[in-house]
Amino acid sequence: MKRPTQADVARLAGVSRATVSYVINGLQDNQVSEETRQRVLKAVAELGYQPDAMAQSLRLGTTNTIGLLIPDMDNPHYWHIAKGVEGEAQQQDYDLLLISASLDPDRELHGVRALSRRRIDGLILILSFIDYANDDIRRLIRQKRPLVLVGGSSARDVDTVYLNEVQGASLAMAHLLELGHKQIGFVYGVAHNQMGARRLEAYHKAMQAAGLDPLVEHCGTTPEDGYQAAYSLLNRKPRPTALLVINDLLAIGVLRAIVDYGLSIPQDISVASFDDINLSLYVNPRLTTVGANASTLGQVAARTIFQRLQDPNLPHQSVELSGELIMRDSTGPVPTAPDRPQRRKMVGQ
Amino acid sequence: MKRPTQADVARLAGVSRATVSYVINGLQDNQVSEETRQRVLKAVAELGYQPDAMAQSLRLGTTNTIGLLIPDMDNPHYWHIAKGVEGEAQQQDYDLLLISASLDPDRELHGVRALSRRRIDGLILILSFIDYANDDIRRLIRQKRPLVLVGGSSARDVDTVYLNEVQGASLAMAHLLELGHKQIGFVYGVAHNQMGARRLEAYHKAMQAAGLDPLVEHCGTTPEDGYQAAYSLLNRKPRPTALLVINDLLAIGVLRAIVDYGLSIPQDISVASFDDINLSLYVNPRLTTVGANASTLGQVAARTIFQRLQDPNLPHQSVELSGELIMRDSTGPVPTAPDRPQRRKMVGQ
DNA sequence: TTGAAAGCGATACCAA
DNA sequence: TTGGTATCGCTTTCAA
Repeated sequence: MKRPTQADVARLAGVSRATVSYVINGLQDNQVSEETRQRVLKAVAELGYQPDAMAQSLRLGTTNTIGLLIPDMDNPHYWHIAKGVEGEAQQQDYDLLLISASLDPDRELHGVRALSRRRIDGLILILSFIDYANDDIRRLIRQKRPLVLVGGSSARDVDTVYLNEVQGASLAMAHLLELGHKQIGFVYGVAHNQMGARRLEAYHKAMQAAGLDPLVEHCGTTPEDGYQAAYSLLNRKPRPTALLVINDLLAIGVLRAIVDYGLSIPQDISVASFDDINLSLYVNPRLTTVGANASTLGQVAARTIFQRLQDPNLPHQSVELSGELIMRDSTGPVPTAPDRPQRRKMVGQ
Repeated sequence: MKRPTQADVARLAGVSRATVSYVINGLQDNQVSEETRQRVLKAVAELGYQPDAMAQSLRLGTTNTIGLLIPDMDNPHYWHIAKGVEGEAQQQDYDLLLISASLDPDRELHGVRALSRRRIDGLILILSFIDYANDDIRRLIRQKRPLVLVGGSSARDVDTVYLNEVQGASLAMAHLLELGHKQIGFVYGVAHNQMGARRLEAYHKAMQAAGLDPLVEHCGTTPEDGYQAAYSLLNRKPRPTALLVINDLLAIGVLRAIVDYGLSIPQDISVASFDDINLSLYVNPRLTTVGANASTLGQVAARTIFQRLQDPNLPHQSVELSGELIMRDSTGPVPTAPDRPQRRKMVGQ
C-alpha cells in the first residue's frame, strides 16, 4: 500500500539493493545473471516499483526538469512560448516546472527563488522586472547554473534570447506612418510601468521623428481593459486614425470597442499590435501585428539550455530574433473624412 | 562558485550543521542564542545559501509540488484549467509541474509515469485515453497518493471533478432544435477516436430522438482543420443550417470558413460549440458555447488535492460541474430560404 | 556475479 | 543552547 522502495524489491527477490539497481539501470554489459535478473524483474512488477526520482536526483545531482518562469498565464503569448519550451523538453525527456509571476514583481522574485532552490537542470526566465531579481540572477550566473534569459536583458555573461522590440515597434510605426496616419494612439496596457517600456519608447521615438504628438492611454492587461482604453481614445479630438496596441490580447478588446463605437476597421481606423498570437489570425478583421514566432522563441531558449547542459563551458550566446511585421486586415490607409458616430455600450458577458 | 551547502555555512559560521538547520527553520521558540543566530545568518548571506529543495524533499517526504497532466498545450481550454490550478497552488505556496500529453496516448501514459515517479504531493490528471494508463492509475490509488481525475472517470475510489458533457451537449442540441434546425452537422475534431466521445454520443442521441439524420465530419484538432471540415459540410446537400463543433478552438476555424464560403452567421447558418474559452467572446460573431468555467474547474481540482493533503482519510468526493449554455451571437433561427453562394479560398497565412 | 557501504544535502532526535 | 548522527532512497566503487 505504501510506495515500495528499492529495498522492498531487494527483499522480495532475495538479492541486495545494489543488484536491483543494476538490473533496473542495465549496467555495463549485464553483469547480472539472467536468472537473478528475472527474479528482480518479477519482484519489480509484483510490487509496481518505480525508482524514486527525488532520491535519484539527490544522488545523481540532476533532475531532468527545466524550470520556466513566465510573466502571466492569461496571455496566450506566453503559452506559445511555453509550448515551444515544453515541446523541446519533451523530446529530451525533460519535464517542465512552470511558474507564473502573475504580473507582480514580488511573485516574480518568488518564482526565481523557488526555481533556484530546486535542483533544476536549467532555468528559462522571462523577466518583466529586470532589476528586481537581480541579485538572485547574479548568483545563478556565479554558480554557473544553466540559465537563459528571455526577452529583456542583454547581459554578456549569460545566455539570452532576445526579441528586438525596438526594431519591431519601428516596423509597426513605419507601416502606420506610410499609410498616412498622423493621429496615432498607443494603448499601453501593462500591470506595472516597467513593463512594455521598450515598445512604448519606440512609439515615442517614432512619433517624435515624424514630428507628431504622442497620445498614450495607460490601462490594465485584459482585453476588457483594452476595450475601455480604446473607448477613451476614440473620444479624443481629433480622434486618432490609428491605434498601436501593446499586445494582441489587448488589441482584441480594442477591435471590439471600435466596432461597438460604430466605426469600421480599417476604413475608419487602423489597429496594429504585437506578439502575433495564434488567434490574431482568427479575429475579425485579422490583426496586423509584429512578432517573431513565439513558440520558436521557446524552442530556441530550450535548445540553448540543452546545449549548455551538454557543454557547460560554451561561450555565452545571445540570440536575437527580429520581429516581423505581419500585415493583415486591421490596417489601411488613413481615411479622408472622418465622421461622428453614435456611441454604444459593450455587450456580452 | 559551486552552490553552497548547509555544511559550508556551518563551517563558515563555526557551528554544526544542525545549528544551521535550526536557525533557518526557526525551530521551537528560538533555542538558538541570538549571537550564533546572527553569525549563521551572516554566513548564509555571505554565501548566498539556499537549502536544497531536493534534499529537503527526500528527508521530509514532501515536495511542495503538484503535478498537472493536460491533454494538449495548443488548446486554450486547458490553459484556463491550468491557470486555475496554478492560482490555487500559488496561494498554498506550491509549484506546478506541467506535462502535456500532446494528444497522444503513449505520451499520456508517459506523463502519468513521470509524475508518479516523482515524489509529487498531488496529481491532477486530465486523461483523454482513460483505460490506457489504467494500471498506473490503479497503482496510484492503491498507494493512496493524492490524486484528482478531471473530466472523464466516475470511479468511486478516487477524487474526481467531472464536467457533465452529456448534459452540456444536450443543452446545445436542445437550443439548436428549438431554433428550428433540422440539418445539424457535427464537427468532430479529435486526434483519436476515443476523445470527445461523450459529446459525439450526446449529439447522436439527440439527433435520433428528434428523428433526424446525423451528419458527422471527422477532422483534426486545429482551427485550420475545423476550417476544412466546415467547408466539407457546407458542400453537402442539403446544406446544414447549423453546426455543432467539438470545441471552441475548432469553432473559430469553422466561423472563418463560413464567412469565406460567403454565408453569414447566424442568418444563414448557426454555430455552437463547447468549452467557452475566453476568446469565444471576442471572435466575430461571439460564439454560442457550452461550458463550465474552466479555470474554476482547475481551482476545484487543486482544492480537492489540498483537502486530501490535509486529511488523507477524507471520503472520496466527486464534484460534478454542469455545463452552462452561453447563448451569444453565433446561433439563430433556421433560415427560411437558403441560397447558393460563391465558393472562396482561405486567405491569410 | 553479487554485496557492503559511502555519500548526495537536508532534518530532527537524543545527548551533552 | 549546541552538536553528533541516523535517516530519507538511490547509485556506484570496491571487495568478495
